[in-house]
Amino acid sequence: MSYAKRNEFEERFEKMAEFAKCLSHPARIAILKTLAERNTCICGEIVDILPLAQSTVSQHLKELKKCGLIIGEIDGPRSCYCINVERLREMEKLFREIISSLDSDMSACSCT
Amino acid sequence: MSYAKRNEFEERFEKMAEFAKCLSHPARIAILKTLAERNTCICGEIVDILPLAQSTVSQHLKELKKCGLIIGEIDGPRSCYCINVERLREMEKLFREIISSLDSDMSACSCT
DNA sequence: TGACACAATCGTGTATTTACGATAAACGAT
DNA sequence: ATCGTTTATCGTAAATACACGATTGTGTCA
Repeated sequence: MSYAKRNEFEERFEKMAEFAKCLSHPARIAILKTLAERNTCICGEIVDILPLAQSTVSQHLKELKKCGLIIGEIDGPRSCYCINVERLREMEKLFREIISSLDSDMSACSCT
Repeated sequence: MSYAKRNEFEERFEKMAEFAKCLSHPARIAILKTLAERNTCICGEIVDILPLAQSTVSQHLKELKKCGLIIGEIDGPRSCYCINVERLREMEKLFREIISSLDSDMSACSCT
């Protein structure tokens, strides 16, 4: 964004928003699911499974890697990906914390 | 998108991605937090709190409303928003389910 | 070394998102 | 009826996101 005002939110919110953005495309969730199912960390197989071109899948993998949810290893001519468990748990924790803090803040809402 | 291939993902993933997209901006998380804190469902106050223009906040509110996480009531000249608790719980449940299904699928990853 | 397979990156086009100011609409109060 | 307040919407500009094909790079194997 070219606008000035951003980056002025609570850090936790920024962080959560980043994770959320990473999950904001079904292909990326499908990739995570696939990686979780096969503890063998496949890669090109993902292209076969998803209804997307190879280059597009590669882009999604890159984003998942950028936000740390997956790890990529180069194994010969092929790339091997797997889930970054610690990072996943971090995300899980952050989501749980923030959502449950919403819950505990809420009492009866006067609108409904 | 003008491309054909989308909408071919598991429905749960589509749904989760939608929620995630909704949370993919810190301003929207901040709005949810604010609404949760004040069970009085303010509105213009949000504009004062967030470092964003009124029209921008209105846009974010619209998106939150679109995905069902908040409810808006018109109260005279001002609008009154509050969290849609059921929907929030629905999201919470979906996230928990999908993430924990990742957890249970995973065993030791051969990459790490 | 050359050919093949796989995956990353480049280039490109289009849609969406994010932001803002300006304007319009809705209502209460004077 | 008019004015002021509040909020939604419009118009616009710039940045991102998403998709693809084409190309490049890397490594294996013949």
